[in-house]
Amino acid sequence: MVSSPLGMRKGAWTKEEDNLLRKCIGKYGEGKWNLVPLRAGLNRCRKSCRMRWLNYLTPNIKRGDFTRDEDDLIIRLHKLLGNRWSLIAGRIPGRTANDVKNHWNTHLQKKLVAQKEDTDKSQKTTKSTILKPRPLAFSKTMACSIESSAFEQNIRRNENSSSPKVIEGSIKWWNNLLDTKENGDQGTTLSNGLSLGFLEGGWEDFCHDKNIWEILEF
DNA sequence: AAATGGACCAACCGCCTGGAT
DNA sequence: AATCCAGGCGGTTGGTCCATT
Repeated sequence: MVSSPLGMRKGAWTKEEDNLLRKCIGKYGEGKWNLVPLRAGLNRCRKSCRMRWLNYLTPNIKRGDFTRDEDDLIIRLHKLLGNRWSLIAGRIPGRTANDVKNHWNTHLQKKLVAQKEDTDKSQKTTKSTILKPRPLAFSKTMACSIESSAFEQNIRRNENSSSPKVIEGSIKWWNNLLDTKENGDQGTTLSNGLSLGFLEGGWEDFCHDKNIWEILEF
């Protein structure tokens, strides 16, 4: 077992340490991580305790393989949010940010690369339209509505404070991102030309789900 | 049976943010 | 306004397992 310069334990957690941490969180609740090592009687740093709790000991954490639906959701959320793993994980019940990040790095990234290669091959014979959504930063004042048309109105309402080109780009980018009909309900096309399938309900359900707007911090 | 390499995942590290002082 | 500190996050590392040679 390795120790830090301050004499803190590092490396894999033992069952005894897990139990001590569980007891401590059970008694005092989450938070005040600086007090946890002392309260629990653990020779671990606050960050290590927090990480262990959030990624492993929290009740209802789902273990085992990711389902196809989960993969699909991660891919789409990653398209929306980028490497915001905590936000993505917040959308997938029972999965932690670390789980999602690891899964992305070890499985999904490869999967997408393989799919892209297939797509590139097929594109040599058939030409298809590629959407190129531009990454744009949304301000909190830009939108607060669930409906995408209302979203557009909200953008327009703020157009005095932004350049018209940026506004137009925002709307097109957003609409492209959310349009389930464009490809005949076959899914959406990523900027790299990769087509993605939809879960039941597609973007429609996804966009009408209130939580996504909370995630996006509108 | 031993060595090697790749895949996977738990854990660590460093940085950023926001609240308190 | 400046500083400090805890909490939180994403990138990276290192250990373990398993398949292959």
